[in-house]
Amino acid sequence: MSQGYTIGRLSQLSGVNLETVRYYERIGLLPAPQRADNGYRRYNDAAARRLRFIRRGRELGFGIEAIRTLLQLVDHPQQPCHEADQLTRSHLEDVEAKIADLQAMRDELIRLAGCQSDSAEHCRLIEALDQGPD
Amino acid sequence: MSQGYTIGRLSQLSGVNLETVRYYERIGLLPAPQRADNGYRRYNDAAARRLRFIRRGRELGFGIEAIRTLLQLVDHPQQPCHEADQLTRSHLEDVEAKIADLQAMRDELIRLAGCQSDSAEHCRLIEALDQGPD
DNA sequence: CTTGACCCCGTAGTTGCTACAGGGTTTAGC
DNA sequence: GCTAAACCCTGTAGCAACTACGGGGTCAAG
Repeated sequence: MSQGYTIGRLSQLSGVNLETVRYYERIGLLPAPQRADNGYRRYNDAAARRLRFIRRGRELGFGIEAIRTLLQLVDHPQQPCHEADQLTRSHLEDVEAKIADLQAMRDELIRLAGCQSDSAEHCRLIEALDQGPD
Repeated sequence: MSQGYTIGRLSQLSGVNLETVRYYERIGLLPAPQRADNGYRRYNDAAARRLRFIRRGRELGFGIEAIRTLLQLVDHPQQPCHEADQLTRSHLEDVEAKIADLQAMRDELIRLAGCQSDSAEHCRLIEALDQGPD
């Protein structure tokens, strides 16, 4: 057996689902690796690093296209990071908006939960949906 | 012109996108309405109420299947609302978990935003993704 | 009588995976 | 040497919940 990792091993090392690794390759996020004689993909440490980079970006909620941009910055480390910072700020705004939305949902759900009416007609939730505001 | 609303009017009244109305009909969430002689859909107030119900449910973050269940309770108002309350509580848990996830993202993004390095190599975000934890 | 705004249907695209189906290969144990 | 499990391959279809076509028919105003 030659050097490097199989896709399964890479999946373990990076914490990215094996099918997802192939998916990233298909969409051009992860470069296609070399192949062993039997056709199996052979990855090296650089690939593992890149994949962990992608995973961390996803965990921070960045979209695939944002990560593609960030990877280009990794590949051209001389460029200023203004673009990365723009992505971060704009994503931060999105995240904060989503938090606000969800908090409003949560408050409303708390208000509506715990109903024990024995007829749906007078259920707090059903009433709110049926005759609610707007 | 007979009575009732066209799909476009219903869309305005309910605040639901016109294409989405047809989609709800296709998946059986909104009953198929009567048709006028020209084949156009004709809605009544009951349909408008039902659609607003669906919209409010979606705004609270309920999934389509949950709303399907809630609509059945509307149609059988004698049943106790235990099931609705179960849906509410379980959905509330999901929402709270999502809020927690997003807050963790937000904190991290705030930490990483505002970088003004003139080389991506030393960009706070890029570094965090490249050499971060895990 | 034409122009624009509306309606119809069916299908494909979106995001980011995940899950097959239907194969081939390798490895560990006997 | 053989078999069974565990791995790998490709390509395609499914998920949620829409949204956006494409290619047509209809209707109301000027």
